[in-house]
Formats: sequence, C-alpha cells, structure tokens
Amino acid sequence: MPDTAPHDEHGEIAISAPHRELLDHVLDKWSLHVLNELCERPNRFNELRRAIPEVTQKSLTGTLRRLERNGIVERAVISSRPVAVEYRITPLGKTLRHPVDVLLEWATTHIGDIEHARATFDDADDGARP
Amino acid sequence: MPDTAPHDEHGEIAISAPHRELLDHVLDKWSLHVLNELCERPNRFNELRRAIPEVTQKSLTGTLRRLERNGIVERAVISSRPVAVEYRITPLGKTLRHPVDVLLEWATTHIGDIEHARATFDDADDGARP
DNA sequence: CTGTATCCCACGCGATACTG
DNA sequence: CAGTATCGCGTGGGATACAG
Repeated sequence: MPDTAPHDEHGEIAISAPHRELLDHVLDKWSLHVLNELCERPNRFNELRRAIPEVTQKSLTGTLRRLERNGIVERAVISSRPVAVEYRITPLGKTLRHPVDVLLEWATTHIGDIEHARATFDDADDGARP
Repeated sequence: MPDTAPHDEHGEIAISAPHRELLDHVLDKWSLHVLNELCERPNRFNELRRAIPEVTQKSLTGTLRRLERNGIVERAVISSRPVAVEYRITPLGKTLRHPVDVLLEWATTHIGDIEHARATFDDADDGARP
C-alpha cells in the first residue's frame, strides 16, 4: 500500500516493527496502535479489533502476547458468560509512552524534510540512468 | 561504545528494523550503529565496517543508501587515488539523535523490568505445560 | 577501497479455517 | 467471544563472488 504514507487513517503514525535486537523484541507492527488504545482505557479483544480494523486476529493475538510477555500490558480473564478478557496497560507500559511520543513527534516534525530528501535523491537517480 | 546502552547478547544496541510504516522506512537493523559512529566524526566505508564488525558489506551499503536517501547522512566522494568515500551525518540526521537517545535511555532503564517480566511469563508458561 | 550481483533462508504477517 | 492451526508470500539480510 502506502509508501510515502506516514499516517494511518486516524492521523496516527507508526514506528518500528519486527526482527531481532532490543526494541524489536518489544514492539512489532501493531504495538503502537494497541498501546494508544490501551492508554486511554482497558479494552477487550474484539474492542481492539474494532478500534484497529486493519489488524488480523493472528497479528493482534501475537502483538498482545508479545506485549504481555514484556510486561507492557496485562491480560485479565473475567470469568463470566461467555468468557471475557480485558487488556490493560501496565505501569511499565506507561513509561514507554513518552519515549515513543518523542520519536513520533520527531517523525511528524521532519516527515517533510524526509520526503523532500527522498524526492531529491530519487530524481538524481533517475537523471543519472535514463 | 560511547552510549547509554541496552544490549542484546553481544553487548550491542539497536532498535527498529524493517518492514512498512514510517520509521521503518528510515531506520533498519544497523542504522543506529552507523549513526552513533557518524555522530562522532565522518567515516569512510571501511572505517564503518571496522567499527561495526558484525555488519556485512551488503547490509552496510543498504543502510547507508537508505540513510542517504532519507537525508540522514551525506555521501562525499573524494576523487583521490584510489577513490575514497566519506559519510557524514546531516543536520537532519542530528535531530534524530535526541529522540533515539530517549528511546535507548528508556530501554536501558527498563531492560531489567522487561527481562523480569519475560522470565515470569515464560515460567508461568513452563509450569502450565510440563 | 568501494561497492554490485546472486543465491538462499528465516521470519513477520496476512488469509483462511477451525475450536472451547 | 477469544482465541489456535496451517499455509504461503514478501522482504530483510547473511554468505559469497566479482568489479571499477
């Protein structure tokens, strides 16, 4: 889909993704969306799906497991009929918010510069090999 | 390594990596290592290789191209014999430093919490399926 | 010295189907 | 409702070889 598109449809931005190395072990493609939701209030599984329509079940499950394993979110099973599950952000998770926001803010501030740099670079490239 | 640094198994640092979404288009597996080097002084290609022994030629080239395309680093060809190339960080690149440091600092501060959370999570998992 | 060209594999993620 | 199971694909990136 979008290549030069830093925003999702809610005007949000995303960072980071998979693979090895430190924060890669903490964050994945959908982590920030989930974090954004859970920072505002606890959410049930399908609430999250509704809030982030593009995510698949599998990916959401994976994201939540990863965040849970890293102590960023909490999973609370509510024994009702039928079973309900509630996800909440932990204190540790809250401390992640600021660093991430700083990064996101940088991205927002400089996305124009970056796109300009890309255009310039790509143009030079085209001009060089017709 | 002049850094406040969370480590992987080899004592190194890193965030972010590949795939789609904004910063993924800016940073890859080795970007931070390169940035750290270039923040201190301009570097030649093989200087960077020596400074970051684990990176392959291909990956370093790719990282540098990506950072160059995004206006984070500059590539200066020095017409000498044999050809020399110098990489320097740009003003835009310097603005990336702070946000990244904030993230790295978070990671450093909370890596213990994360590891503890993981151990707890994994233990519960093991206990559940013997 | 500074790259480019291939080959190849691992893994993140989506699509789809099934379950308690 | 809240997942798990399977499959296949795209892509990052390591290894290796070659080139200006």
